[in-house]
Amino acid sequence: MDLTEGEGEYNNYWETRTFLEAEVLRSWITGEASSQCYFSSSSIVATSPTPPKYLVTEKNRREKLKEKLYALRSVVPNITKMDKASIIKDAINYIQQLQEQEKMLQSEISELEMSHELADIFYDMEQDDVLQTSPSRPLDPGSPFIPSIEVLELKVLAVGNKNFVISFTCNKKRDALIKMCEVFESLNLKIITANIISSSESLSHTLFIETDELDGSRVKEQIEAAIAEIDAPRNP
Amino acid sequence: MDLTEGEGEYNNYWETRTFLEAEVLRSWITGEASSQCYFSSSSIVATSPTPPKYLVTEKNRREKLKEKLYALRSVVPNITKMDKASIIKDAINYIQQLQEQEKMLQSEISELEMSHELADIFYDMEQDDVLQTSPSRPLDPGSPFIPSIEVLELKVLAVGNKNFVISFTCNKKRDALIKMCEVFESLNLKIITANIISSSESLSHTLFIETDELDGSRVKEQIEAAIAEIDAPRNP
DNA sequence: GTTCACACGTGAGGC
DNA sequence: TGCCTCACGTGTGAA
Repeated sequence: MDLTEGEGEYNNYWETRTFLEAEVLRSWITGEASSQCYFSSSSIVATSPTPPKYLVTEKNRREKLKEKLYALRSVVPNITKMDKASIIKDAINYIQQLQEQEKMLQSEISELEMSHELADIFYDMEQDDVLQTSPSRPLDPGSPFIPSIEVLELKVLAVGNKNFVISFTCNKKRDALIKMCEVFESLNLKIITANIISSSESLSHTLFIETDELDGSRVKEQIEAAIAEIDAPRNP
Repeated sequence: MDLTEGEGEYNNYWETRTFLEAEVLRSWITGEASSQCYFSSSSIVATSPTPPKYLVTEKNRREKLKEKLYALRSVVPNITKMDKASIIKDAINYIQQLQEQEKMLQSEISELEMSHELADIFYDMEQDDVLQTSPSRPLDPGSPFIPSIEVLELKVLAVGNKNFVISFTCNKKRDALIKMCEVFESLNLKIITANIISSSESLSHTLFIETDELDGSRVKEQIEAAIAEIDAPRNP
């Protein structure tokens, strides 16, 4: 985009700028400065300080469109070039990216609330003694969804020789903690506290566990090995 | 936007259109047709069929930008006017709308997966005898979230005189089924089967229940009255 | 006849 | 130098 916009240059060439609400048509080219031929209604050689209306209108229209383009650029992040065409191109890419992301988020939401509802059903059916589970229930509690659990970070910190602080981050949420509990069950551990921080993309778990064994370093290795196997496909 | 683009009119005025890859600069204005003065390098009165390069370049640039605008318009739904400025304005509004929607979806997802994880924790802690709940757990299972449940559609169909098919649609998901189970508990009903269909905006529930009472029509009225009270604010 | 939106030709300035 | 982008003035057709 032109930075000077060619406005400031002709600013000295005219005298009266008090028409309209100012800011409009700051550049009125005199007859000597322009090589184009302009026919004024009053004189042939135009040195009149009042430009015709259509020039004002056209300039307003151009300014309006330019302002709209700036506004478009302001709502689009990651703009590479200030080009008019580049602004529109980046806006198109950004819109398509937003649309895809919205579609992904919607599918994720539907999946989440579906599994959520299923969990509610099972929980209610098992908790409430008035309700009873039906033998003809067409749902399989074992594997309604097969999510891909991916452990991104893992830290196992020994506190003393009986307690451990385990912090790890995973991208998918369902069954991740169940797997963890299976690990702790197999290692004969007890959960003291469990904390979860949910960010947009991942879940950060922090667990404080206790063991009966005395050899702390061996338990730590066992925990790391067991959690590292969460990424592997399930074997029911 | 101009529909004719002023291209087809001057098509008959020139002879050679075999430069570049065609499609470019179909309108070359001859000296008689245009009122503007054009100085060619060869002659004063320009009837030469070959326009200078900068004209071709400028026209290509304008066409490129116009094409970009069309592309922008194509990815934006609900375009009201074909104006250049209106296209950009609608694009800006659409982008802002998408951004807000994405933020809402993300917060909804985080809330969903947070409550999901909490449910998993409680479920696991209660189920697994190896793990034990901690007395210092800082979480309140009673009311972690207060969603607004809204029942959109409700149908209660009597099948025989002991069974009923209940189908209803609600917008928010958490605790909706729990409320339903409370209703069934208060009415001394049994869930035979439960089915949920999750769409983007709502959840459609279909339940098959059984009652011990003999007066079917009275039970139907009780069910309808109880479900209709789900919309009311909770009274714990 | 007036307004509006557009495409065009053209000169200026930046790389 | 040439190429690219821009703003400007102007003519034109449609509402």
